[in-house]
Amino acid sequence: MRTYSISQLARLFGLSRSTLLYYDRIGLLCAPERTSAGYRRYSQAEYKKLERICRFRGAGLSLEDVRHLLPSKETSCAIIPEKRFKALEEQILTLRNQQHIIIAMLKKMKNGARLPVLDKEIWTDILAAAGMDASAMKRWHGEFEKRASKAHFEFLLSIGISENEARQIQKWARQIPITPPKKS
Amino acid sequence: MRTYSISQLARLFGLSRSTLLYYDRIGLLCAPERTSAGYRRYSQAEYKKLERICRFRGAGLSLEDVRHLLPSKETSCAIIPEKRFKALEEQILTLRNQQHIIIAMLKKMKNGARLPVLDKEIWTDILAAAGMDASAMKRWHGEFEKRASKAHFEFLLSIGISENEARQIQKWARQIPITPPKKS
DNA sequence: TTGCTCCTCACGTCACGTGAGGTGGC
DNA sequence: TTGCTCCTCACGTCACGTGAGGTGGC
Repeated sequence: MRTYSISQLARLFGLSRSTLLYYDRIGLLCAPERTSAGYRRYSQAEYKKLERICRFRGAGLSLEDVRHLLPSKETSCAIIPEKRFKALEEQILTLRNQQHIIIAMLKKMKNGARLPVLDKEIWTDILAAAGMDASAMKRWHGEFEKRASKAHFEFLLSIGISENEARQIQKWARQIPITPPKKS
Repeated sequence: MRTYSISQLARLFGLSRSTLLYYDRIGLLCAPERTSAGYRRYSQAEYKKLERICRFRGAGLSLEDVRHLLPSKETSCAIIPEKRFKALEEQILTLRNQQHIIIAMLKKMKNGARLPVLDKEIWTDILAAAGMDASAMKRWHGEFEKRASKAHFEFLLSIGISENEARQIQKWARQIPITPPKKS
């Protein structure tokens, strides 16, 4: 069976040595044995475990969450990832909002070094250029709202529409009649 | 001239008292005078300054960045907000990626508690239901790429397309002929 | 006297990063 | 002997939050 030194294992996963030292210290991933000189030796089991840890970390889960998820068979315990998913929704909205605050700031600083940003006008231009007319756009809002309401809301914010206005649009979109099945 | 105690000022801006204590300690926003009992007294000048601090913080700028921006006339120094803007781009992509990792995780945990997420299929369904056919969608990609390439890329990632595939689509979209001006 | 606000330390947070000072292995 | 890797503390980070222990003002 292959074994690994701490730096070898770190390199394999693109981590730093101090990360693994830290994981050892907090008891998340301990070296099962030491050489006579006290060097950590990791085995295949730790390799596999670290693989899972990295997957969870890649999803942005905290080490505490990872600790709870590790012993699970990965079939249950959907609640932690789901919570994280919702937290991600909110974080993304926050960051988007920050972007729009910056855009407003830069606009006032008149040297309008145009940031490459998608706004309402550009978006409707794009749809129009692709051949959508006003009624098609209306249907588009209606369908978007019906099939993915949250994503619709998020999209509206992302093109610089305020939360209030976005909620208005959603309300309006919910009253748009459903597209009749295609005549074929 | 109106003055404020530390808690009054904090409440006005939705901050905590300890935040203002901290700003005082690091020299970002100091109380210009104290009462005989040593209580901090803030004046209008600090109110105005805190207003700006909150605006910058609302854009997610670090206190170090805020410190540099404060003395500026707000007309120059666009570089710090621009850097922040780009950092926000990247952060949003990272978080989106984390969302898709979670979606993949939950799918494997077969109890597919459907997350409300916009993916490729739903998106094309929406466009189709709004009346777009394949050639209109092609034009849409072409226009999106031409007018807001970065946003196009980000959008593709947001509906679960991999970075590589997204870049392929962008390449392809760049070869789509420009929509002729509307016949009117 | 009783609450309320204020004060100043000092320590905790999260996931590591960065030395300092020292040892093992080829 | 020379580099390289490894070891164990201990302290720093960022923007506060949370007590503890004490004082001022109505």
